Amino acid sequence: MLHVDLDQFIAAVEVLRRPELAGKALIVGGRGDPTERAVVSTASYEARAFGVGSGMPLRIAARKVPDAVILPVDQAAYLAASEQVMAVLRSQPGATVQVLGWDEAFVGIQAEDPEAYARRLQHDVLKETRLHCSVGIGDTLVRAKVATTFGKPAGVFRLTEGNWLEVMGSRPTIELWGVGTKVSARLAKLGIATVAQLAAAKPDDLVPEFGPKMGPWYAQLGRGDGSRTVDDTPWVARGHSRETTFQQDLTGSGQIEDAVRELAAHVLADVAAEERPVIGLTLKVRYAPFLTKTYARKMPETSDPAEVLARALDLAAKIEPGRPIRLLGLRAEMTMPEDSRQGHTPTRSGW
DNA sequence: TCTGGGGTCCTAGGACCC
DNA sequence: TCTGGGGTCCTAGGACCC
Repeated sequence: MLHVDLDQFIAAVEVLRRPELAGKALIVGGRGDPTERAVVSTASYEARAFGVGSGMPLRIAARKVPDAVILPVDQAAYLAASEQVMAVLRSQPGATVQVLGWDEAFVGIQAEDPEAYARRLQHDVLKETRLHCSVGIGDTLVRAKVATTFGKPAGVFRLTEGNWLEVMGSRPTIELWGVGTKVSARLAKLGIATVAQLAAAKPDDLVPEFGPKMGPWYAQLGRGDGSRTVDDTPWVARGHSRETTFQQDLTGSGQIEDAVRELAAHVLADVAAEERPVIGLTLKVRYAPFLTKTYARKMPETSDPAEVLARALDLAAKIEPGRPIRLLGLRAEMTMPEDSRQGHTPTRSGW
């Protein structure tokens, strides 16, 4: 199977409609205002050379690259470009396409020569969308996904059972898809620093630290093992959420109620479009500076917006009075269709 | 005034039931 | 008076991904 990943996707889309930006240090994030609370979505390779990367506070990024062009995020434009790319992938004969995000997808194929197939795919994507992509080839989803990082930019790389350990074995566990800073630190505490060490771990030995599901799953990840099936089942959202980081911390209860009403209106609009009842709500509160609490509540199925709003305001009553609030988020969980195979989820299941 | 927004899934602990 | 064991549901928190 193949994993296709567009190169610096968001920056590339911006350059397409503003060719004069080509070759410049370009940063896309927030509303394009580096004095606001926001983070970098994507930086062009020229900006990355100054140490700017996605997730970095926009203010810091602007300081590192004083000459950078900073643009606001334009989701509609990226979605449109994404749909063009996915259409090209789906038009390939015999291809099964599993979308993982705006700028990446798995493509299941049967090919005599996967490298040649990948090159042709890159050519077709470039011709139809003027965007460059990198392609990973693998015998499992995990290996194909990781292979792509070795193909960047605009290249092709193959990882299989045969060369997995040779290529990945000496690398730190954090380079695995699904291992972040926390888990890699906990693994290190157990004496597991590299992918080869994780691959050699007995699944049961990881259970005390990570639990019955995640422990064995990390051991499998170390071997590059997992699902070999590209699943194009349409994705069904389990819920919808909105959250807002306030430019000025909130204090008064009136402000809070207004903010919750605003969030609820957006969430309800998304839910209404799905025509599935709400069965639970979660309110997320970040008390400045970085203490996050969540308040959750199950409720009887309802499609009545007034009812959902009332329950959201019930949850808001749990907010500790007098503490400055930096962020509020509201998530509504919906019923799942009876016969759905639960769809595919981009992160955990299906591996 | 250094930390977005939209998602998914897993785990732990308590309540409750038989 | 003391207290097993299994199961489910709910809430809160954590981790990761794009």
